[in-house]
Amino acid sequence: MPRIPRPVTTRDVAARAGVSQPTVSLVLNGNTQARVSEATRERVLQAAADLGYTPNVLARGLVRRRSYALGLIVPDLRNPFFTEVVSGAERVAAEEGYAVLLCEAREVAAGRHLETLRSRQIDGVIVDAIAARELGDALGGVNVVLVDEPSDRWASVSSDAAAAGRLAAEHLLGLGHRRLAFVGPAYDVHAFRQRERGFVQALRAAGVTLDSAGLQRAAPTAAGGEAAMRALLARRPRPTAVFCASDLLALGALKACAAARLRVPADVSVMGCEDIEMARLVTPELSTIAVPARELGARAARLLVRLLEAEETLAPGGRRLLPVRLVARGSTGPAPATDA
Amino acid sequence: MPRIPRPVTTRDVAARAGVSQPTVSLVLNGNTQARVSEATRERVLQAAADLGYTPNVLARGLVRRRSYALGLIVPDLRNPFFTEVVSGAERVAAEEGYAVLLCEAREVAAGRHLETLRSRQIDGVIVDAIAARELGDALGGVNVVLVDEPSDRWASVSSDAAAAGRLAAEHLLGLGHRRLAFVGPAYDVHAFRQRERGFVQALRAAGVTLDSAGLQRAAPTAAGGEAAMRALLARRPRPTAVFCASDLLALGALKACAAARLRVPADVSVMGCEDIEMARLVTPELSTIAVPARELGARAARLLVRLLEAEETLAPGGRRLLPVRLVARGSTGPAPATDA
DNA sequence: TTGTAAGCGTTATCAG
DNA sequence: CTGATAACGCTTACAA
Repeated sequence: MPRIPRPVTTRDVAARAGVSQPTVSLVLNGNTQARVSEATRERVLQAAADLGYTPNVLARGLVRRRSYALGLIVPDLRNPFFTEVVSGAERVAAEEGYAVLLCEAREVAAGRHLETLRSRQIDGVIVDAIAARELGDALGGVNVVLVDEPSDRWASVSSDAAAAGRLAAEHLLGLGHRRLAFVGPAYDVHAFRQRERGFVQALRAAGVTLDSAGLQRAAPTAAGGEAAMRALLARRPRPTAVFCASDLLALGALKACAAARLRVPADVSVMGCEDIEMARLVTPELSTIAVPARELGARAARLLVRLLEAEETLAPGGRRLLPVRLVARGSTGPAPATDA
Repeated sequence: MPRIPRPVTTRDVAARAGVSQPTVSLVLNGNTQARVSEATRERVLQAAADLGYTPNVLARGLVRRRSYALGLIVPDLRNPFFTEVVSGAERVAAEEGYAVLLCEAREVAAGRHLETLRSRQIDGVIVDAIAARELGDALGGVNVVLVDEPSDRWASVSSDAAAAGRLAAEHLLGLGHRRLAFVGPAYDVHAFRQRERGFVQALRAAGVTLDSAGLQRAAPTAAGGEAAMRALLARRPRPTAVFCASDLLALGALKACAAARLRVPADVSVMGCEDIEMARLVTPELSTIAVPARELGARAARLLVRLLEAEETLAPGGRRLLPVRLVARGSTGPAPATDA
């Protein structure tokens, strides 16, 4: 591995082109178009190419007071939903010339991450709902876009979580189910609350009620979903259909069904929410409500960048909600004719 | 959202503490211990606390010629294996005071990413095997640690891929299988080649051979695995066990079996490699070879940081290979007694 | 023990 | 049109 040489600077380029250093800067930024003669322009560009000049974005950032870097705080990369958000945000950021500083608030606290992001002069930060909750007021003094967590203090990008719940309810009701249950994560974040509310309200509108035992809270993992489903399956009469507020929970629920030797969907229907890739990899394939995770990330980044460039301060709250849609697959079917 | 105020600098702190600006720097870095009196030290720290001083890492980087940032280039975040690598690397980096600039080389080319990383003066970069292949010589002039791609030019951290193949072979042979097949991604990267070689060699040692039709190449996705498995299932006699070089491929293979109404493992055994979380979420659970992805990422980051701090240049090639281990679950079973 | 001076690689504001 | 000159916020000699 070769020792790293001192990088070439605008000064080096200037020397080779026989111009002053600031002139190089002018040419290379090309911002004020015709301010430099074609001849020197050529010479500078040639010199830069010869030397293999690479601009030092950090130095630029120091004087411009902009780092052209975005922070991205997510609670847990193991959840494919967040991964998609990250992917979407990263793509847009890269296209717009921003770097993404990734922070996973799993083993290192979100607050500490925010601190290091601050010290790196990030221009703004994209924060997931769960991390946002943990951070609270600590977000002051940064440009923030929240994902799936509307707020009256900060800008945000959200999906139509209530519609997700409603669509799930309508799908299951349409299949003739009347004994329903819900499994949600034990997190108090907006998207999950809304998925639950949308579901419950749509049921109520159809004259179906959920008692408290039909509303299970679980750890936001497959294992959590499995445990919650086990509890539901122990009930008599057992529910004929279950809506899980996330696909990970639903996948766990499917496992619980398999363990209990119940056929899906013949004995129980199971629905998820999010439509992560994994939903199509299980058998039967998981019926779910598609939430545009990657698009959420992309929009969050776009919103942040756009307002950063406009030098506006970000207006808090509610842009348009991104639509969700029903994806009916194999894990839901008609309610069983006979009772359990 | 409040307008962002000008951040407080060492100069501000100095003014408030009634000392010179460099003194503040000395105190706050605490590098040369006793060079500053306890009294002023106190005053400075107090002033910094009062003002809520946050150091500007970028400015520090400019003079130290170090950005304390690492680049991380992965081919595709949708693959949970890479996500784990990212997670591990990010954790270690954060603990060591380094930021991670995440780059996904899916829609933006790896080369472009490397260019922007360069312009941000990253101290080093962690590159996955697939991205490394795409980059090739472009990696010159940066400190590099490759993941799962041994190289005589750059440092690397790898798992014992040959052992993975061997363990898979031994497991399946031990279950009595003699008609075996292999599905690998159509990538020419070291880890996958080795998984294949280890597998084939262990079979050969047991007197079992694979003809070319028993060696399928596929896109490195679940869909690819599904297609490859379909092809294998069309053969007569059909293989009784299939080893897929990645779990994603294996999950696709399971789908193909389900579609063909074959029972796993009664009719066919399927094995994966990597042990991503999803492997436990399908029914039957996927037998696989566990590869410590998170540990790979963590070690890559640790290696990079350690050598960066030692200001050594990174020695190329082979550190110890991280061990892999067999995880026998439900998707593999005894070879069927009757032939297909 | 502390302050002064210089410089990291840029950009921005001026005169020439 | 171009070249000095002064920042940006910090670290690191060196001088006081």
